[in-house]
Amino acid sequence: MATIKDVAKRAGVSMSTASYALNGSEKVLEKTRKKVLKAAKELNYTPNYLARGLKKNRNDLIAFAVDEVFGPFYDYLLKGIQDSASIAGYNLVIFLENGGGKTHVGNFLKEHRVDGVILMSARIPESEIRDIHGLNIPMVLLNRKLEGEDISTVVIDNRKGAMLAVQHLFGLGHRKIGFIRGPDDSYDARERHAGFLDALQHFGLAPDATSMLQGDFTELSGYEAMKKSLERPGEKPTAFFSSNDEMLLGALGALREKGVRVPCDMSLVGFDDIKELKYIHPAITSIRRPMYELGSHTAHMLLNMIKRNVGTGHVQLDVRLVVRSSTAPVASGRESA
Amino acid sequence: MATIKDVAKRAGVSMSTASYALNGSEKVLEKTRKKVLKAAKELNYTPNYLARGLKKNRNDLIAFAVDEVFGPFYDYLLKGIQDSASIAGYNLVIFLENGGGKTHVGNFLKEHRVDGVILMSARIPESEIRDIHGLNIPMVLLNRKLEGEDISTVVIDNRKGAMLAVQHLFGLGHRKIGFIRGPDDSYDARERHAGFLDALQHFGLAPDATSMLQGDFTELSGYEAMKKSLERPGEKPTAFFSSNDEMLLGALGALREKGVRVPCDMSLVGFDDIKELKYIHPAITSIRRPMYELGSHTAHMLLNMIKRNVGTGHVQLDVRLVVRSSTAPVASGRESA
DNA sequence: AATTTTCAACGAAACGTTTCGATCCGTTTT
DNA sequence: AAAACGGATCGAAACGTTTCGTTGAAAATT
Repeated sequence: MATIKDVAKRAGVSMSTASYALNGSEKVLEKTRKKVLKAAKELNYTPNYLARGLKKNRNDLIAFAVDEVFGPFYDYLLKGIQDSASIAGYNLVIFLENGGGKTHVGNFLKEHRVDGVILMSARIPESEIRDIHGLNIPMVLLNRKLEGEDISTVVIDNRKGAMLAVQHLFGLGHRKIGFIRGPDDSYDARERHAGFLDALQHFGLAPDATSMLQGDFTELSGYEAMKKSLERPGEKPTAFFSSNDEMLLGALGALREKGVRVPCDMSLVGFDDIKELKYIHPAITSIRRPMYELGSHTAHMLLNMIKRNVGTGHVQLDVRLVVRSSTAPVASGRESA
Repeated sequence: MATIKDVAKRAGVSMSTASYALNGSEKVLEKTRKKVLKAAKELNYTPNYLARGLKKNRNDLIAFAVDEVFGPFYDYLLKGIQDSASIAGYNLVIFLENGGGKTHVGNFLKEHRVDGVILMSARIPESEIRDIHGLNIPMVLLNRKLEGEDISTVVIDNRKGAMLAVQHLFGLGHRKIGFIRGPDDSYDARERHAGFLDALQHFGLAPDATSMLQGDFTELSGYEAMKKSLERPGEKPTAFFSSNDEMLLGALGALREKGVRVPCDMSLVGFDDIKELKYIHPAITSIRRPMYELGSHTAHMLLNMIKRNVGTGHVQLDVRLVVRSSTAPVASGRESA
């Protein structure tokens, strides 16, 4: 590997001049620059980023931490981040956190001098986030929030999503609407839950404890929650809204087993609009999040913090309802007063 | 950030002794090591990998290049790689290649001194692979091969997959079996095609040009190929084998539109066993690849090359048939002689 | 013509490590 | 008791950059 020393020698200048020339400083004569650039090309020179990083104390590297279970369609989010980062000349290091003890990303940040970090993983404990924040590395939280610290965040409007879902069901005549909750350690889950309760209140509906199911965002948990619910006596809701799509798929399985027909006996609305939904019969109505934009907004915000020293900020992106065939007007005669 | 100099000063030793102590060299007295470690802990010292990398000319970094369209279930593959890498103390830098001009990974490799690289992206042109190989960085090709160069590869047994699919259909009585080809620039697609032809021959079946459809691995291409095929006159196959699942899903859509019932009128076998398959009605029979193992084998091979200087090697992993409800015995009366 | 100014190019220090020899001191050998 | 040895510690160079302060020569000013 050719070093800048070799380039300088070949061009007949000093190392420092070579460095200035290569970095486009105006201090150097155009003629000299040409010479240096020519020599660099001939030697196939590429700067050693380790050395440069050591000197300049930056790395052109952005870290991105996500949960190991990365899920179907986060591709777009990743692409949104990567596109923005790479246009700005930054590389992306991705960490899949498995939630066991200490985090990969934390270690990396301490050892390598990374220029910025995006945390999305719900598995990174708050204490670790505070630690990382203490390293003074520009940081954006994606799909999470952390009280009491001045950290940039990018989230989607989970509450509005819940509102849209309930509104849609209400418009179809549903008055008894059940909910499948996600795990409380997830920011998304908490917001969607709160949004659901708000929406009920807004439409003058009473929350009903027996039709609040608890899951953990996995398909299995949705299946089991719904199964147990169906086995309990008492009047059933005419519709369910689920905090995410995976649980809804599980619930759908349980409904099928019991012979409950969707959408005639039961309407269903999910959240996330994962890809699978349209292959299912019936295709599932869900709340769609703008994944690519989520990624690119996040990266932009981070890059502004890194390059232009912009302070912390908060972005909330909109969601929309995608209506498919898992929702229908409530069956006449079953509608509550 | 505390440096090793600070640690040395606090421990009352020289920098070199501190370095030896921290790196577990036997040259240093146990008592001294204790002192140094204590000082390091008190100062919350972490080594600067840029400086270390500069000196030792390594980085503890592995690059992984994949296609931007990363697809549903490559999660497991990624996890396989990441697990192995992180156990060995390496970090993973992931590049999503978008196929436009020069590659992200190529640039990164030249600038940062990465210890090893895994290339999976089908979008990296062969010339670029040769370039990268020329950098003398340990390298493994995943799901690709490159003739004429001594490069390690990890692939799955695509031909066997095709054979299993045909064997299954043959066993159900199918004698006229169609094929949906993938794009010829994909190694997987070429192998599966070759495997399909081999299998036909093995069972004494004649390939039939009119039932060989061409797609490009996308769902849309499968839809269009099948649609066109159905509009052509002539006897139809009783079964189709598709080079990947996405195209099969598209084809299924076309069949539905024309009222062809699966599996009674037409049996279908896909390849990859993507997650969506089990949500579809009918659930699709497919060839499953061991994704996690694919990832972990690849990482292990690379790490052996890096750490133990092991030479190039080639691994081929097995596949298996997952039978679901898209395949059925050929309808009596329709079976060809 | 002598002095100052300008500006391209240079030399050397610095970033934080690792590591090769050198040094020092206590122990063994003669 | 002197010499040789061994082992722990140290000093300094090196990795490949960037960048500050300096140099030297040409250009501008007097």
